[in-house]
Amino acid sequence: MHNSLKRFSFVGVKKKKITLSVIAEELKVSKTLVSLVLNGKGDASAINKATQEKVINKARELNYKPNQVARGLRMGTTKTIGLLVADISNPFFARITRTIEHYAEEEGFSLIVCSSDEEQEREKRLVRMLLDRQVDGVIMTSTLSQPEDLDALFPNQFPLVLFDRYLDQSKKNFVGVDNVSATKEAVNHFIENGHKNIGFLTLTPSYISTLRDRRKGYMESLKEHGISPNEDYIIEVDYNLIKEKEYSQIKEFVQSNKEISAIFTTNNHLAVACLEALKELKLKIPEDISIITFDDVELFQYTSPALSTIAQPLADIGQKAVSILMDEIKSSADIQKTEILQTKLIIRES
Amino acid sequence: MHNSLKRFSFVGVKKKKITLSVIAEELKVSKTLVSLVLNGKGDASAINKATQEKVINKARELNYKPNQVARGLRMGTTKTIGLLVADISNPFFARITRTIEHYAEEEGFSLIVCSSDEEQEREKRLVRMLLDRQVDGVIMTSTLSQPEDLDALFPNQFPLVLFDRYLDQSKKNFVGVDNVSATKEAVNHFIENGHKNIGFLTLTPSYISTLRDRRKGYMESLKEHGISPNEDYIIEVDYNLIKEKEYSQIKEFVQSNKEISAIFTTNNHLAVACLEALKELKLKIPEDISIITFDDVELFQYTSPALSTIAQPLADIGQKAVSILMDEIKSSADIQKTEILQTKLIIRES
DNA sequence: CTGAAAGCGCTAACAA
DNA sequence: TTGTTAGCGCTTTCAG
Repeated sequence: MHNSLKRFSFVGVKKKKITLSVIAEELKVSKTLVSLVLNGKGDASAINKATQEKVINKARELNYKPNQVARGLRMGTTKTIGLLVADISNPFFARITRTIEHYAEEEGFSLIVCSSDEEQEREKRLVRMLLDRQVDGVIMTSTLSQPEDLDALFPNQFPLVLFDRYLDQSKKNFVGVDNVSATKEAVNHFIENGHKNIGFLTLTPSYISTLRDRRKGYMESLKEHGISPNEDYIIEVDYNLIKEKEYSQIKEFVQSNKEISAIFTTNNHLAVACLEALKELKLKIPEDISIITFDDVELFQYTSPALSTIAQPLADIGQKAVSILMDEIKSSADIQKTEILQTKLIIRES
Repeated sequence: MHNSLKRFSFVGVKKKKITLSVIAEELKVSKTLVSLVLNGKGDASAINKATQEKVINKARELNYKPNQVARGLRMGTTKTIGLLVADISNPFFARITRTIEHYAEEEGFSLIVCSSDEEQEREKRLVRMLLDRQVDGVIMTSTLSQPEDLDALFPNQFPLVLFDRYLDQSKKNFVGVDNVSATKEAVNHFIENGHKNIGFLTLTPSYISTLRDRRKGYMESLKEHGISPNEDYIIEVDYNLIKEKEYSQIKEFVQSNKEISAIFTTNNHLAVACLEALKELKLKIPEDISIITFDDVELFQYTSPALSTIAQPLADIGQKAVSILMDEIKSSADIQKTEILQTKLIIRES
């Protein structure tokens, strides 16, 4: 029974793991006492100042580190939030991650980060993994199409905040921007500058809300200016092709629609792809074709020419996402908040 | 004693948490059995095929998810690795993170990601946090200067892989590139193209191995070409100033050393800063000043002009880092590996 | 072939 | 003012 005696064997003494009980034993007090003191509940529990000091000193002396896994199991909370983005190597997500990390840290939370690669099955798998790991909440860009699929993934009331994209009718917290009007503003700008034949370069899967809303903004702008939309001017390319730098589709698009004088691209990767495609075709920007893209990346100011962009308020998005999530985690009430933040159209040389 | 009866109370039935015991109870078998079967040890323990199926079906029916925190506590392993980078929003680190995520996932590991912001105290705090969370290993870019400081942070034999930078005399696993010869190659290129007065733009703190080695490579190249180094041609700027886009120091540097015809910058942020500074000074690249920078970022191909860079093999770095870490975690032997990978000098228009 | 029981390290009622 | 006890959910000897 008293196998604690084994600890004194002199053969192969590995550095003993410092736990609450070790401190308790050495001080001949109970684990409870130690736990209370070390969690700052010493005064609340009216424990002797002297005893408290003893405990604190001993803990420091032994360099005691509470095991957060044990605590997590006991308390049912891990102080961890799952962050699921489409692709952490995309500067847009990388920068948001940084701000989310910042605000989460203020609340004592860490981040388990993962990338869905825009694959639904992968996303589901990752969410399950996060849940198995007992994260206290999830912040994510979902690539799912059906709200039911998303709902099925999480227990009821699970603290969750979507950002960037939302699912229709899905009653989840969301923070993002008004993609329709942001795009509209950009396309308006094209039209006001005399462009009539405006291309729209976007990605599949097209049900993703950001992509769909941007497309909607494009259509609305055209209509409001009495320009009848031409389906040929819209091109959808596959996310994977772009990642693999396969731009032939874009080149063909440009070549078979020579009357197009401006192109709107729905994200930073597409803008780069477009840059490359036009370069290979020896077309000049903006002389031959103008470009405005969604998502501002620092280097777009220095590309040739500097790209006009729609900038999202990354810091605000991260901050809101964390703050909503924290409210949910703390109150466990069903908050259901939606935050729509302001974008900024930045006109440069393209 | 039989408080399990409470579970059948009809008041306020919250969805019961599905644990091993729930399955065991419903099936009237022991937790052991369930655990064994669900962990694929059913055959090894010679458990009835029929019983196994019963268990598996029931688990599926109840949608059982093993609690990884509990398992972690019991097994002393969390299947989590801590990834500590200087700044996740830096494309260099973001892309490496993606590859590390990829390889870690293959091994069933998740990543807790955090950014040190190049601050030593912050880094220490984050490492302690990771350790408290019982990560099974750490992959990091340390911003510490003293190997003892690093050693003090970790228990003996703790699975750790440094990447990008190493600490002198620190006997830790390391994966990175040969910064001396990579930089030398770049500076050689400058010299072979007729440049004599070559600036070197770097960051503080200068003890960081990558920065120091790049500087060394710069000096060596000059010496081997019989050019006596001029201290004035070396400028160190503060990481925080760069982050805050404060480039006046760089501009002053350029203006007070007008004979400089080429500048080597030690990372991608500095290259951007340099781009901006030169732009503000209305200096042309490469006519007035040539640039080569460490770290290739996709968009550098499209800047004006396209930047010449030294590209690091990001995928390989991530892959090696994970594989070394896994070896350490699995074998718990002291491996002490160093992997130096090949860089590639990419000459573009700058 | 299956189960009882111990215990990972911690917290929280409830006693004393 | 302090200690006892009972788990959180899981895995793993060790006995049947």
